[in-house]
Amino acid sequence: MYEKTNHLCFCPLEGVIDVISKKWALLTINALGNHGTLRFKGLMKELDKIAPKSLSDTLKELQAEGLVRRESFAEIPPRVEYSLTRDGMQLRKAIVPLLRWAATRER
Amino acid sequence: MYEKTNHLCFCPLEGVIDVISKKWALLTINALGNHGTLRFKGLMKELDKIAPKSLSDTLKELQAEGLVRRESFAEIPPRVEYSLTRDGMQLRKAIVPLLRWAATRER
DNA sequence: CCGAATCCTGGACGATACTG
DNA sequence: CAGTATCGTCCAGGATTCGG
Repeated sequence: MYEKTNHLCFCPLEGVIDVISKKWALLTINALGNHGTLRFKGLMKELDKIAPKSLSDTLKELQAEGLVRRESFAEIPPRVEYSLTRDGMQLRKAIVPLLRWAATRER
Repeated sequence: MYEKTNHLCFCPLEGVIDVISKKWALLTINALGNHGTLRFKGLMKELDKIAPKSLSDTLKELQAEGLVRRESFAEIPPRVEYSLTRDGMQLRKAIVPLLRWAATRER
């Protein structure tokens, strides 16, 4: 159906689009990629004025997709750390060109 | 605010996110990149079961962003051709790694 | 016949308050 | 500190219909 010369079959994108097209997904991935590990509050700071619920939702979806790992420590006060999985890091690498392109757009 | 070593400041993304996070934007960019020039109906075929309105909206936004060029010919029957601008082509290049990553996800 | 406008609904997103 | 509960808003996106 699709030629396979220089063309990219985007069929597999179907499922992934729904992930990366979420408003905060790429930002979150990038933030975690930059810092390696972040706590909930840390992410709140990085993602300017994101609502707790939005962050919570985003993290849950990214976990479900196997892109983000969550580690919670049974301490007082509680501590939860988020980081990228191997898949997540690959995605992060894949979006670097996109980030660079965006950075040069000046808009 | 952000270190500039290996980190990527995602501030510029703000505006761009709104573009690429539209469900069909990247697919459309990619389809046009693959074919060079496509008509409305051609895009409809490429983008599996997209609603006409969704495509219309997407194309308008991409035009407004200067990523897609629209040429209409005063013929009978009417013909309208869409293609990528130079900016659009650069974006297309920037998302290739993302598409490849998506393609390997098998999900 | 091809391209686009209208109408409507679901879900993403946000604000705030609250709990373990 | 790390979220959840709840409510409300808004718009992307799908089905249908219109215009040239």
